Amino acid sequence: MSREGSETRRRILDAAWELLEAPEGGEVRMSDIARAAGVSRQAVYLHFPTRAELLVAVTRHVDAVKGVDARLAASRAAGSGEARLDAFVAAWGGYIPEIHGVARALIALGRTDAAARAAWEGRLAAIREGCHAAVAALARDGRLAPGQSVEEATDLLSAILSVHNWEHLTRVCGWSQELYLRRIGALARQAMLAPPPG
Amino acid sequence: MSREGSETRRRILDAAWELLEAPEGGEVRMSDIARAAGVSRQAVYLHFPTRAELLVAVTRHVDAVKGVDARLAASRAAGSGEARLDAFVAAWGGYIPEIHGVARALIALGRTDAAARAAWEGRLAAIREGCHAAVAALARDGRLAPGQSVEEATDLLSAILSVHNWEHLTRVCGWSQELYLRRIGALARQAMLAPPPG
DNA sequence: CCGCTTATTTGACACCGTGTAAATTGTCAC
DNA sequence: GTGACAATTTACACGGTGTCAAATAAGCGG
Repeated sequence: MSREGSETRRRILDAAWELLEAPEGGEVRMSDIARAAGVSRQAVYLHFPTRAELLVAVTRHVDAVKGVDARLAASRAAGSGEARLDAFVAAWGGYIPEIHGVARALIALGRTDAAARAAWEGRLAAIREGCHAAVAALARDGRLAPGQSVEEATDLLSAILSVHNWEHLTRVCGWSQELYLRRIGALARQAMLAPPPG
Repeated sequence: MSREGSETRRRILDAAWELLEAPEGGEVRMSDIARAAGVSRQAVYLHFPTRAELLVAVTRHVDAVKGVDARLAASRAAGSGEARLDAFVAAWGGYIPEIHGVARALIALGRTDAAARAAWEGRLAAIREGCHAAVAALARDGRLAPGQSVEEATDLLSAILSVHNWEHLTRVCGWSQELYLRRIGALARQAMLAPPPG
């Protein structure tokens, strides 16, 4: 698999990324990626044994370049649970459009490939953990909407913030990113937040 | 394509249905369907020229057997917009688990096949129309939550009621169908319903 | 310049799933 | 029987993934 920091390897990752994130990135073949990277198809297999491992590497590459960790961690700095909720929704909701193409491909491949499925589930777990942190902070503040456990609220919030919902609202319904953030932020507050005491 | 009411045709449809709705119905091939129907692979192609047309026929078959139209239309009988909303959420939310496997396959195929995509979009349009009817009734009653147009509310409700959210909450998070209906019903009310006047 | 190593290319091929085609058997109606 | 039809068997074309082996560059120490 050659060494980690190979120039060709990086070119392949960037080419795959660009193709997947392109407007019509529905059917990206290994040969497409090779051609876009200016490399032979076999060179791709030289660096990534399977299509699944390539896609997983692309998501890691994108995360590293975009700095997801730092952006999502920022929501942890907020003081109140309410502020945490808003910050996390804004951070993740704002991140989705930047990784949508790659995420889409990974989800699709996950239906048949175990490695891709595991990679996407890891992603989901990270999101869920962010949701959990916000919900737990709300509960600590006594501001979690009644009638639901912390677990249930976490599940529901992670569903609200799913990539599929973003895709449906912005792609199918034609919402702008700004409208999406506003309405989903409001929905999350309605579902999670109890009215202020007193 | 043989005549409509052929016995073999029905057997193929039932076999495909059963396979798609099975717990591990992720990878259903034409040969699987043929074997399950007790028929040669070519006999399947004799009745359904492509995999996409077979899947589309299966969804129609399921709809006919389950009587989806009647069940969704029942929500129209409700008097108030509020009752309409509850009835529609219960009707569609209760229908999802019965068609989940077929819907899943149709969505997946739609990523590459135009016919399958069109069929699923038709389905989406029907759901959206049900959402629109409920939201319009709410607006007529002056009970639509402020700060959103009828169109936006319809979009949001159709997103909340998406198959993906059902799949995430019940399959990934392990919610029971009963819990799903209760929490999603509550979420829909929070998002759509203004507090009663006076 | 030689020989060694490593990255890449080229071309061929196996596998699998979809879809097509042709020849064959069985079964009814008339 | 003859004709029409349903279904079977066998074979093959195509596209996409993944494998393999041999040929070609490019780097570097001697």
